[in-house]
Order: sequence, then C-alpha cells, then structure tokens
Amino acid sequence: MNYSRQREIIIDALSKNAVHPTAEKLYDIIKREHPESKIGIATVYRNLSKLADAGKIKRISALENSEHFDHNTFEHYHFMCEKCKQIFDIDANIAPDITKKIFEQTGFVVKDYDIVLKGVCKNCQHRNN
Amino acid sequence: MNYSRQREIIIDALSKNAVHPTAEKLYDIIKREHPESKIGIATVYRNLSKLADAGKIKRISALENSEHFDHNTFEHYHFMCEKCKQIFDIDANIAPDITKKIFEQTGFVVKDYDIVLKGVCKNCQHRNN
DNA sequence: ATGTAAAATGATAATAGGTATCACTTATTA
DNA sequence: TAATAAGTGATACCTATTATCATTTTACAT
Repeated sequence: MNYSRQREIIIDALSKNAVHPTAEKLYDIIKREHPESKIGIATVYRNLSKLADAGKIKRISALENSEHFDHNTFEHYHFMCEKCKQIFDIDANIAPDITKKIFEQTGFVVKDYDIVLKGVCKNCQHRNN
Repeated sequence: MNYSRQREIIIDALSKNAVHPTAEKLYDIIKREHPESKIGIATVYRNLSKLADAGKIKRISALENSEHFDHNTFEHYHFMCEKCKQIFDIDANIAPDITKKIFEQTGFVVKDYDIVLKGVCKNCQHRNN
C-alpha cells in the first residue's frame, strides 16, 4: 500500500473520532476539518475498505449488508461460516450473564443484541476450498 | 395483526428454514414451494419487518444498514444506544474466552466477531425522550 | 532530477437491499 | 352483508456501497 495524503487524513480522522463513524460520517468530518483536501466520497469508502481488509482498522458489519431473520426468538448467538456462508446457532450459555455484567460495569441496560461470530465451521475445516 | 395467508406462509417457511435466511432468500423459497401464491417481494419484507417489531421473529441486523468503522482493532465489543445512537466500547473481559469455549463446544474456529449489544446508555436513562 | 509503471484519486454511473406509494383485495366485526 | 381496517402486488424510489475511467501521485530505477 503506497502512501497517500488522503489515506493519512482518513486514518487520522478515524483515530480522533472514537464514535465508530460510518464512511459517510467520516467524509463529512474530513470535509469540515480539511476543506482544502477536496477528498471524494469514493476515496473514503475505498480506503476504509482497504484498511479493514489489511487489518489496520476494524469493520463492524455483522452480516455483510443484508438483514437475516430467525424464527427462534429464544436467547442465542450466531456463527457465520466464512466458507459455506451458513449461519449456525450458538447456545447462549457460551457467554452467560452478559447483560447483567454489562449493567454492573457500565450502567448500560441491554435490551437486545446481535452477537455474530465468524470463522470456519467444523465441516469446512476438513475441506480444501 | 389480522390473519393473512401470505403471512402464514412466511412464518411457516421461516420456521422450516433454520438457515436464518434473508428476505430475498425466503421469497425464493416461498415462490418455489408455493407457486400458486403469487406473493410479492414487498409483502415478504413488510411481514418480516412487522413480525420482528412484534417480537414474533428475530431480526439479525447489528448496525441498521450501514457499516461502521473502528480505529481500535484490539478485541472489544460494542454497545449501541437506541436513543442517542452513539456506539460505546465494551471491554472484552465481559465475555472472556468466548472463542475457546465455542471451539470446545462446537468445533468451530472463530476468526472474527461482531458483538453488538443494544439498549439504553447511562446518560439516556435519565432523560425523558 | 526524471521517466515509467503501479497505485490512488475524484467524479459519477451503476447496483442492490430495502421502503414508500397506491389502487385493489381480503379480513373483521357490527 | 355492509363498512372499515388491514393487507397485498407492482413498481417507483431511496440510499449505501461499488465499479468505471480518465487523470494525478507515488515509488523508485536510472
């Protein structure tokens, strides 16, 4: 990855804005704070995506851009296999009392959650592609 | 909520397809299994949304349709306040060893996660609207 | 310093998931 | 069974994101 002034600005703006902004939000911030830069919105999207792929920043996106629905409303979490794209259920006792703990540590009342873990499922681990 | 044949088909299809389908996927399944129904895609979206609002099914969507980015790549989770829409960091020790536990219980290798908890932050609890 | 190839940019067209609109149909209930 | 509320299908629209492409920057060998 070569150096670019725009990328530097983007990384800098993201590190100074700990609000987990969207690409759009970050674009607004940059335009406001660097009116001379004339940065394009595509550059922001492009760089955020590239930086996330490179592991320099984290993309928070859960289920790759489309909503999924679950008939089971009983508390449980989800695991999405990167290879076969299937979503599996994970028993809630993996992280018991998470709601209670968060309230104790932060005072935040948890009403809902999307806990999506990603990786490779058992089946796909034994496959080549 | 009144009865409708389409809604019945949607609920039935969702309960029989534990793969956590998207609205689009469910629409395809329904067209295939009920070719007589002539259901429209908008009806599927509308009903899934309504059913999720009513708590009859669960919507898995994390961050309401746009990706967010985080400069901090060190393991931690997120809490989104429903009222002020801010995203806060939650320390990873809330659910320690989650990766290890999942591997032990399921054999799935976790490589990444989006753990997004939603509710009301401390500040907003003391506000009226 | 300078030429060249690879990488990056900005503007904008294109795409895709999801929602709004509206005329029409179906359920509910008095 | 008539009146009204709720639901439907078709499709236009919106919005987040990606692709395209001509132009500009960067890296780096000369």
